[in-house]
This record gives sequence, C-alpha cells and structure tokens, in this order.
Amino acid sequence: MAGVGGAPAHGTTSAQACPIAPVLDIVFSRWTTPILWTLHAFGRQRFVVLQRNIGTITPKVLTQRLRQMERDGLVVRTYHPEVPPRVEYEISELGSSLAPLFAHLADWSADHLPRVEQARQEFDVAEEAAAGRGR
Amino acid sequence: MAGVGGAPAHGTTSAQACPIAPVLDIVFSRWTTPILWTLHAFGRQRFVVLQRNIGTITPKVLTQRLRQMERDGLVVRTYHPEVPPRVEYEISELGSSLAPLFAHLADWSADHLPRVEQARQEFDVAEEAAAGRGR
DNA sequence: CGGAATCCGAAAAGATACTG
DNA sequence: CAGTATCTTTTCGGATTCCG
Repeated sequence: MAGVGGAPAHGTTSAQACPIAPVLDIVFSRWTTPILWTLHAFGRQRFVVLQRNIGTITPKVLTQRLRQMERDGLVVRTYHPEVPPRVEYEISELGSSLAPLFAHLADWSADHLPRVEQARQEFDVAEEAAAGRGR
Repeated sequence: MAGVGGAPAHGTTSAQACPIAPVLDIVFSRWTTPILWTLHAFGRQRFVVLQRNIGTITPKVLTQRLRQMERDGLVVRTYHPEVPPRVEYEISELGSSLAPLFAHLADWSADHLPRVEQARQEFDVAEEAAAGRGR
C-alpha cells in the first residue's frame, strides 16, 4: 500500500478568500465521504463491520475520523455496555442532509469527469512535446 | 504559523466504497476552492495578483496547484512572451461548471453550519463531564 | 470487541533565497 | 514578474502492541 503523506486540511485557508472553506474540513476531510457513504449504504453497523465495508482503513484512523464526525454531529455512536462490548454507528439526520450535495457531486462527476480525463491527456501530450523541444 | 502536514488526498480510498472519491482529488484538493473562488470573483489575473488575492499562499504552492488545475482543465494559463514576462490565469468553462456545486455547498453551510457548531459544543461539554467523572 | 498508546515513514506545505 | 530550488516543518496514515 502506498504510504501517503498528508495534506492538512483546508482549515488554515483564509476564510475571506473562500467562503466555503470552513465546510470543507467538515464534509470533505479525508475518509469522511467513504464513511458517510458506507453508513448510508449499509445502515447502522458495528465498528469492525464498518471497517470491513470501507475496506482499507485502519482502526486507528477510523476511530479518529468517527470521533471528529461524531463531534460535528454527522454520525451517532451508540455504546452498549455488554460483554463483549458492542458499539454501533449510524448516520445522523444532519449527516443525511448531505445526501443531495453528494448526489450533485456525483452528477457533476458523470457529466464532466471525461472532460477532465481528456484535458489531462492533452496536457500530458503537450508537455511531452515541449520537453522534446527543450531537450 | 501553522504548518500543515499532509493528508495525501482521497485518491487511495477504495473507489467501490465511495463513488465520488475520484472527484474529491480534482475539486477539493487543498487550495483548489480558494483559487477557483478568487479566479471567479476577480476574473482573469496575473500570478502575483492572484497570490495577493488569495492572501496566504506561497508562490511555490500556488504554482503547483495551478499546474494541477491547468492539467485537469479547470483553469487556463496564458503566457505573454514579453519583458518582463506576463502570465495570466483565468477560470475555464469546465471550472465554471462547478459554480452551482459551490453554491449548493454554500447553501448547505448557511443552513447547517450552526447545527455543527452546536453539536461540537455539546460534544465538548459532554466530554468535559466524562473527563471529570473519570478523573 | 472496540478501541488507546506508541513508533515510524511519507509526502505535501511553508519559508527562504535565488534566477531568466 | 513568474516562477524554481532547497530546506525544514507539520501531521496524517499505517503498523504494531496492549488493555478493559
């Protein structure tokens, strides 16, 4: 697996320069969309099941992300004091309110992602040509 | 000043777990929204002006981000071979197609950000209380 | 089972200085 | 002006280990 470095977040960005900057840290932090998506797709589920459904996230990171999302009110954590302990996570109403936004994003993706791919290829070809001339 | 580390991006996330993951790297990478916003707000502008308008970005990072966005077709770079050199950046049509999405995000922010703030306060209070009992 | 604690490595962001 | 080069900083993500 590729070790990755880390981009912080969008938090330090000057707010006046981008009014939606604050939301990005809440909604589009790393792993938040996969988590919300999985929670939305499979409904309430236990920690380990959630981890399996997401596929590649480690328990440490999943815990961190869930904690932040719980704090932001996007997910609800339910602890059952049993032996062995049982904890379940589910999407909150606030978290569900993001569904239309994600749908909008999916629509944009369907409509414009091919254009991005095309732009990338053209750019790479032009770059290749420029390098050829430069060399 | 807060240096930031880095979260890579959302790219390594398993696609099946979240269909919109690919778009996140394109649209919501660090600095992309402030850059697009500034380009949208002030129109075509030169490198240094853009840097000033954004406010806190260093030339190195701005160059990196602009290069990526140009490759993705979100911005258009125009180079005027003069002395001194003049380069202008503007938002592309593809980049402009994101405007409704950003508006949607701004709407969600206006409607739900207070709820997030409230959730955070309640969470912190509950955590404080839990710590008090635990200590 | 559901985490918390610890160590480690990678990559990106920032600061600074320097060119064509 | 518009970057590029270099060095340092930051912290996120992964792996491992341990606990109630």
